[in-house]
Amino acid sequence: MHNIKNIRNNLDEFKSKIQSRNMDINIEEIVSLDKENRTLIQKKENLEKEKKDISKSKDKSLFEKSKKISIELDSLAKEQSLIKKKLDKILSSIPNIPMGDVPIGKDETFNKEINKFGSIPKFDFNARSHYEIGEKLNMLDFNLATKTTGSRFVFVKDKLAALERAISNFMIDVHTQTNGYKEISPPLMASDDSMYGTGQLPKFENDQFEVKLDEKNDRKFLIPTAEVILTNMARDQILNIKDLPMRLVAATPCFRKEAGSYGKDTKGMIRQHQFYKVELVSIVENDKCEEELNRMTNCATMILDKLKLPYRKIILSTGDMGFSAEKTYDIEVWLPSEKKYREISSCSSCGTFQATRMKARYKNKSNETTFVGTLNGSGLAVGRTLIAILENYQNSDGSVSIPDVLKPYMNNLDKISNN
RNA sequence: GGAAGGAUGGCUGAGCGGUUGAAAGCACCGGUCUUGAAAACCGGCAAAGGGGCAACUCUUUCCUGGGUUCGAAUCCCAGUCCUUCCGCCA
Repeated sequence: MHNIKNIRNNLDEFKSKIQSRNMDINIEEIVSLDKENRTLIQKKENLEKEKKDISKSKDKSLFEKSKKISIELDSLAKEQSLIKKKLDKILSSIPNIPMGDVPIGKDETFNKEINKFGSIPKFDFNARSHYEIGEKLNMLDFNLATKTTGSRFVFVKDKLAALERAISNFMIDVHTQTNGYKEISPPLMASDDSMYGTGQLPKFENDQFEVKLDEKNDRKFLIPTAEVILTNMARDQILNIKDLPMRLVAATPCFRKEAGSYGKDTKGMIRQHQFYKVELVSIVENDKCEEELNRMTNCATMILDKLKLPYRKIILSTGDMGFSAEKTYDIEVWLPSEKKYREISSCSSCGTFQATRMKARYKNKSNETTFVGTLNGSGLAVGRTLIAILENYQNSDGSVSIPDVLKPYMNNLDKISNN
């Protein structure tokens, strides 16, 4: 959510920054709504003052007048709130302003690679895809999921299910024991307000799974990422500066409709309606976002380093960033079957954008109440990590070796094979 | 699902029709004292919004939404959430 005052003072700059995000805004409408709103507020406040004075005076001769003012005030207040709602609706649909060093471009082709790490494995046989490997092992079953549930779901079975769990536990342990995150096991559903706070609503309602709790209008949403629920822990709060930074980690299932991605990644478990993800969230002093983003990105890549998986780090362009982000680094892991890098983590700073929406504040060094900075990143997507391990650690006989750091989590098993 | 109680500032907690934006304590910030710290003492300290270059000033807000009244944190109605007891249950 943008502060209308800031927009007012930097009209042209605001407009061009938003345009760089593939969005054309009607700045004139915003300006005129804002002006109208303020005029009405002034009128309203004058009447309120008059009314207040009368009631303070306790002068009975003025009581009739006060009644009349109430009536006038009533319609004025309705008019003003209507205008304000209209303005808020527009403002809440405008994405965050990118930071200065974010590459400008309309889509992902403008993303910039920053660097590559790890060595790409060389196979003396044709590298199989994760779903070929998994199905051959009888440990990934897409057909069964189609039967019980539908497309874009999967059964993970046997040793692969254990591996999935091991990955999750390993990541959580690294983040809690060496990276200073506090583990949270949160609700997997979020309220309207929470979804609005992190930016999923109102604009992206179609991507969310809605859950009806009763016949009335009480609804919840399955979380598309733990970011929603972890970040909203700070909603409607004024935090003490001593409590910052707040670093949280959770391993949760995530649910996404993936509307608009028909035909994309239909094979395999790259893109599912449900997947596990280990999520990192930081709530920080708002001038420490950039520093924290770098730290968080390193926490994510640390996992890939430990798993010895090859990856690269890229910075997303203005056109490819998420709605709430001001700067995003994606971490992409190498997939031998596709011979390319695929996203396995996305770390974003949202600045004060989400905090403004959810009124998450703290008292800064000068004792002023101000919005916190919020950041979120995957550390990492568990399903895709599983994929990366299957493909990068595959052997010619169809078995899959287990990365050293995961062996303690797998009863010291060396590799997963058919027998 | 039945029965009762509750929701007030960052926190605890008074107020229960009229300068109450709200006592008190804690926390926090500034100062005195101290070699330094603590303690003690003094002072400050809600948020959002409007107007003003500024000093400053005005409005709104005591869970939410209605209502009564010249005037509501305080009275009435509806809703949400929480706590305790009973029932049911992973």
